Amino acid sequence: MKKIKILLVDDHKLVRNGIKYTLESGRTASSIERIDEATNGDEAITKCKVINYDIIFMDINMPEKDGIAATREIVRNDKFTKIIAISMYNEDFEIRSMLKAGAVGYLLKNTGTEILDEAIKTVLAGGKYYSNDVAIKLMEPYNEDNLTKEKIARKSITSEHSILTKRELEVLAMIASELTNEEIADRLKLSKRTVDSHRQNIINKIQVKNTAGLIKYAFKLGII
Amino acid sequence: MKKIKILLVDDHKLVRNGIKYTLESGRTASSIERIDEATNGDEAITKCKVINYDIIFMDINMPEKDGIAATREIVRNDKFTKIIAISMYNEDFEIRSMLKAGAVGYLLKNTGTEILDEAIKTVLAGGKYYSNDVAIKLMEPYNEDNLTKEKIARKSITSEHSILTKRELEVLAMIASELTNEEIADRLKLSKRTVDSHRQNIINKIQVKNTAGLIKYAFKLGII
DNA sequence: AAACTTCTAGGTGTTTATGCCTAGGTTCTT
DNA sequence: AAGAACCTAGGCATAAACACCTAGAAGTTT
Repeated sequence: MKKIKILLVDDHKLVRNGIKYTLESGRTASSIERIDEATNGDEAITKCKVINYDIIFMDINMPEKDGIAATREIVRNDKFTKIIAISMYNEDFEIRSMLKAGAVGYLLKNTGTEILDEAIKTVLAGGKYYSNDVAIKLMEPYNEDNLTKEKIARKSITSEHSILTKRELEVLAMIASELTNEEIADRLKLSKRTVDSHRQNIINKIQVKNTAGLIKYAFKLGII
Repeated sequence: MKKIKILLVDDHKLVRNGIKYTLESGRTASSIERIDEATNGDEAITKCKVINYDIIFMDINMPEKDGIAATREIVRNDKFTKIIAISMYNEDFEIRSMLKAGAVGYLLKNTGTEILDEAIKTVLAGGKYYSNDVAIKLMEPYNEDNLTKEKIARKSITSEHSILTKRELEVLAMIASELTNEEIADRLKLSKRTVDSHRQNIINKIQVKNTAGLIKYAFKLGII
């Protein structure tokens, strides 16, 4: 039986150690050939060029290159690597983004030995594995509180590509820095109205109501 | 030589395992009698009533009861327990709040074996231990960008007791839920103007500029 | 009793954000 | 060449937030 190679990607050493410890005390321990580590998406991509990992545990919120972009790139290069996302949060768009990027599993950070073993077994067999809570989230289509017909129409367009563009991310980061649209416009050498538009588009894309929602989203993206 | 008893408090199992793993592979390993775990502040307090821990590694952002409140209570009951805060973030008020609550150390979650050992040694000897980055943050008094004389005067009053009142926390939580002042007023059966006042007072107390700052603070308080 | 804090709420005005719309230019893909 | 996505930016209107102020009622502390 072939032994598996694992890569842990997370910017927090304690979390990497946590996964390592959890793996080493599990049933799968004896079938592990090696466990490597990377602290961000870029590093993960580089390591993947050298070694073909069987399983990658990938954090989503990281500096340099986030888990979503890294996953997309790694999967493009090697179809056989199974990537399992690991996140603090249990949020629709994070989950969907990671799965869309090519992840085959999604675990929350409060995971124990049994779950990890189970997840590994499942994805190696070609299946997909989600935490209980995550699975529930995926069941819900999405909340359609008080949407007018027009809004639903627009939503179906925008929610297709719910990931923000570079410019939008840039603006969002500056909003998170407590800058006003006008101040952002100054720094980016744009019209205030353009920043207005970006802000509005972000709000529509990620389906939040106001600045509060924007900042919470920014947190979940890890850009704060 | 007396062996030490350690309690790990964090809502994420992977993080607890991470600390455990890091401890067990360090120099201090042989002098550890036991390592217990708790998933939130309340549980930590309960466990402290049964066993007198020498060192507690305490996460700050947790459900049920956060690390700050838990630290305050534990230190009140047992002056000899050394509490080391562990956080994802490196933020002024979190750090100051924890130290004020009685913590004697502050580490970031990207900590390795050597640092952990060093921190344990230091606090057991009666000292205080901070991560490098944290120490730097503590050096900076606080940024006095563009404060008028009046603002400085007001600041010296408010920053004394920079912890929010119950009502203010309640309002802040609702702001974080993307409610407007008017909606909050409705739910709390108050005038919109009262909520206006609360919001303004919070902004002044915690020295932020707008909603973005409020939400970031709410995150750091762990009420999101 | 005096001082202080918190919660309440209003006056008044300015600044910012939000909503919905159109639209031209660019760049990349099909 | 056509289409799609993105970036740009403006019109127009309303809603919301922000700033600075006063002030009374209720409760707590000194």
